[in-house]
Amino acid sequence: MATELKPIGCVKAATEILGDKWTPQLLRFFINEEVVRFCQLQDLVGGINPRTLSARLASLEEHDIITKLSTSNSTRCEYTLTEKGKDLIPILQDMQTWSDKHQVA
Amino acid sequence: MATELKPIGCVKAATEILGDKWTPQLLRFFINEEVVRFCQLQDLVGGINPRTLSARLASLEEHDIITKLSTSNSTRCEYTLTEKGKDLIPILQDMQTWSDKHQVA
DNA sequence: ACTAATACTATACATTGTGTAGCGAAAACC
DNA sequence: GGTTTTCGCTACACAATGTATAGTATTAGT
Repeated sequence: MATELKPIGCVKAATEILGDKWTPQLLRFFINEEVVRFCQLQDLVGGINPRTLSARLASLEEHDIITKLSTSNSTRCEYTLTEKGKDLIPILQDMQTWSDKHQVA
Repeated sequence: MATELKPIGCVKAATEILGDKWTPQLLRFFINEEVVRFCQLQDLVGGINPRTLSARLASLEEHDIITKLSTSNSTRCEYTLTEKGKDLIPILQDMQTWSDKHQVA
């Protein structure tokens, strides 16, 4: 059917990242912390499966949202937001505001 | 392990809605349009399965984000944003801004 | 009356996420 | 310096979720 809805901006790119389960919860912790570690995220975001966390971090790295700092070696690796990732913070803050206002969960 | 990360606001509630696949894309069309219909969304958000669309609309209605206007009957039904749903618009706009800036897709 | 559109539902299948366990390497403890 | 713990994952079998395609009842238009 033909409609008049005018295409404006697209949310798709943001959705492809923030739409993955757990990803906004994970990114939230980067707002306050410079660097975050695997097990921190695992503990703080209760219930995430390590395989899923691993996949999320890999995807975020691939999308240039976070950087993996291979500081010294493999057993203490840290993740930090890129500039592109930092640009997501306003969205996350708006999500917080909304969630606080309409406390659903 | 014990960490010092301070819990701040929570994004979870917003995530539970915007984290579902297709939902932000669907809601985007409500920014410009007062009411939207099933098949409009189906056409505009290319590729969504009607079963999934049906599930999303039901979920959004359940979360009081949209209202189903049973105008006359069953074969022309319209959906419109609630106040709670309208509060999501800033998030969607931020998502657009981010997507436009970092055109990923 | 006939054709097409609307708002879905049904079925079988593909993809994605989960619980639990485990592994090799390094670090902490003693 | 040997043992224990922690860390950052991976593996497996299973559950949940999403998809392609087809179909249905109702209604709108001609």
